[in-house]
Amino acid sequence: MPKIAVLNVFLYTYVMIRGVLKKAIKKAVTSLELEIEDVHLEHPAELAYGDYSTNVAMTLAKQVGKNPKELAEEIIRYIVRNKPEEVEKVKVAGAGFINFHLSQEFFVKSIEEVLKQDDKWGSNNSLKSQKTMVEYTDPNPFKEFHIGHLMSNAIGESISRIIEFSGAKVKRANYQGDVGLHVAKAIWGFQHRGSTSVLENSSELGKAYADGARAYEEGEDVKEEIKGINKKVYDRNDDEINKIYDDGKKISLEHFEEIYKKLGTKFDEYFFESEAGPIGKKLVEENIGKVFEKSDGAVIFKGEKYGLHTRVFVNSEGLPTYESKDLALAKIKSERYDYNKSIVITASEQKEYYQVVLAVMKKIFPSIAEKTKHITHGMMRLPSGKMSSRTGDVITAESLIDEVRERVIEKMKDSDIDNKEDIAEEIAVGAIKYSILKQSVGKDIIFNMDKSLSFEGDSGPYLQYAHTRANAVLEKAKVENIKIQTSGVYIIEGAIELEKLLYRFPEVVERANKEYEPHYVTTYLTKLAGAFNSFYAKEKIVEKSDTAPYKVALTEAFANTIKNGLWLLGIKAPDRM
RNA sequence: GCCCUUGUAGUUCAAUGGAUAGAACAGUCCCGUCCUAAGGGAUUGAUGUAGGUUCGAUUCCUGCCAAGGGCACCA
Repeated sequence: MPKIAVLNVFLYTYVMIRGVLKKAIKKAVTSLELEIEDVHLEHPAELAYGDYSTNVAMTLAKQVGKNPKELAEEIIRYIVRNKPEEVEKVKVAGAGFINFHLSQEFFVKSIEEVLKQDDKWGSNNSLKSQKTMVEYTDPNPFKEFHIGHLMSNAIGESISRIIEFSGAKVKRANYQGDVGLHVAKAIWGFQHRGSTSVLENSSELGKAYADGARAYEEGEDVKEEIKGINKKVYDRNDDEINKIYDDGKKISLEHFEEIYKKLGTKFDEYFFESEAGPIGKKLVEENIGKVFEKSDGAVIFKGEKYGLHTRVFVNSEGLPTYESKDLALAKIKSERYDYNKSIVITASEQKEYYQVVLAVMKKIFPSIAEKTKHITHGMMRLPSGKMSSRTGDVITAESLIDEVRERVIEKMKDSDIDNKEDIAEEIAVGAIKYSILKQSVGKDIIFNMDKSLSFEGDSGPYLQYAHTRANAVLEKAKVENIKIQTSGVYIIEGAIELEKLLYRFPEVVERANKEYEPHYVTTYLTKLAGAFNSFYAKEKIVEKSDTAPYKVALTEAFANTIKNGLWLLGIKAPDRM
């Protein structure tokens, strides 16, 4: 992982090319005695339109009753008087856009910066000295770790890294449901399977849960029986149940750790519903009459008063529900880590539920509520519909990784690299994570084994492959003793797009951080890798020529950028594949 | 019924209110003496629907249609 250190100030002045342009535009506008709040700057879709573009002339034209193109010309005249050195030319285009073309010197200088900043390239300081806790993955012991958890993990891990790269200290948190009805269902199912020991294998647990869940729906007697088990788990007063419970929990958690290792997540803090339960119950009881009220033997929060749902916090059995546990969790978290911000990542089906929890939190712990941000991601669904561990209609994370890895190994059959198995797993996990992180966080993914996972084009392996190619070029340059050089200014036909994309990386990271959207990084990297692959196809990089040292420098800048970018996505960048 | 999401090529996804709506996969056609062809190049093809706001709408607003999610003792 790149070391996050305090970056020195001059690096920042570099990143601020955007700021330089905005300032120049604003100054020009002010000189014309016009006013503008925020200068909108964007990268035109077409490289031919330049590197940055602003629409100020069009937005201001109406105010002053001028033709936008003429106004743009006037603004440009002022900009040109004090033209920033990074700018080569400024032109009017289209309906009145002002397009900035940056100089070749700027691009060369930005390559130097990429190399100089090395593993810090792309990072920023916007969250300096902030402490953030990010909760994600949240699987439940006694249930399967399925591809929905994989989704939460991929997104949570990437958001954590993006936040870290923006200067914050991040604690990764995992909240696991080790008590509650689902556990009782699994225990009931286990007892009725005739299995003697949970320790034999953990796959029994998933099936046991499915059995219990089905029986719970089907018969009133079983329902009561399972509720009884639930109470016993909570009270810990039955030796047989305690044994199944303790072994089952242990096995589940060990299994989860294996998966986290494969996925590249290392949690700092673990929280359990069993610890949140009693605290939640107490919190609710202390606030009956103030926040909560009794209804049909349960303690509820009347969310309807606030346009939300009414929900049960302590059920009529006297047991705390998920709602009160989540409330307690917020308190426990804040006691364990003095954070400025707490981010909770769950599937979108919990969106309205969590709003109720937040509404309660606002009343009981207003300062915590203010620091809490709930991010919901879409659901991973199967072509057949919603995945359900109750019916056993699930794809486990492990089986998915295994299957994809087998396909990768098949593709690598002619390869002669040493640690094929490990690399295959890195590629498999990369492919899976990419398919999750390539789209915006809130959207559902209809998961189809054949269609969702690609090794070509818009895919994780495409990025990894581009990185290994660059790596191979650098190896060769080393062997042929070609030293990196950025002192001359060369126009390399096949490198223009690459040059024009590399310097944008820090902007992309900033935006991904601001909006909690890793897919900006994904999209950018894919475009960047495409530019590199074109460059690679058009230009011979390692050769005996004047431009070779610069082309090698470009290659290294690319390798460095994609390496840092893949890290942000939580995808490994193998040297060979 | 009420509330929340989402509707973009055949498919999976992009697009900060801007310029000719980008990619990838699939289809058709090229590229192998050369640093890894998991690659490069060319080509066919899309904004659910009806209005509104705006100099400009895939993006904002409203209606309709469609899909998904949520709505008291599950998590």
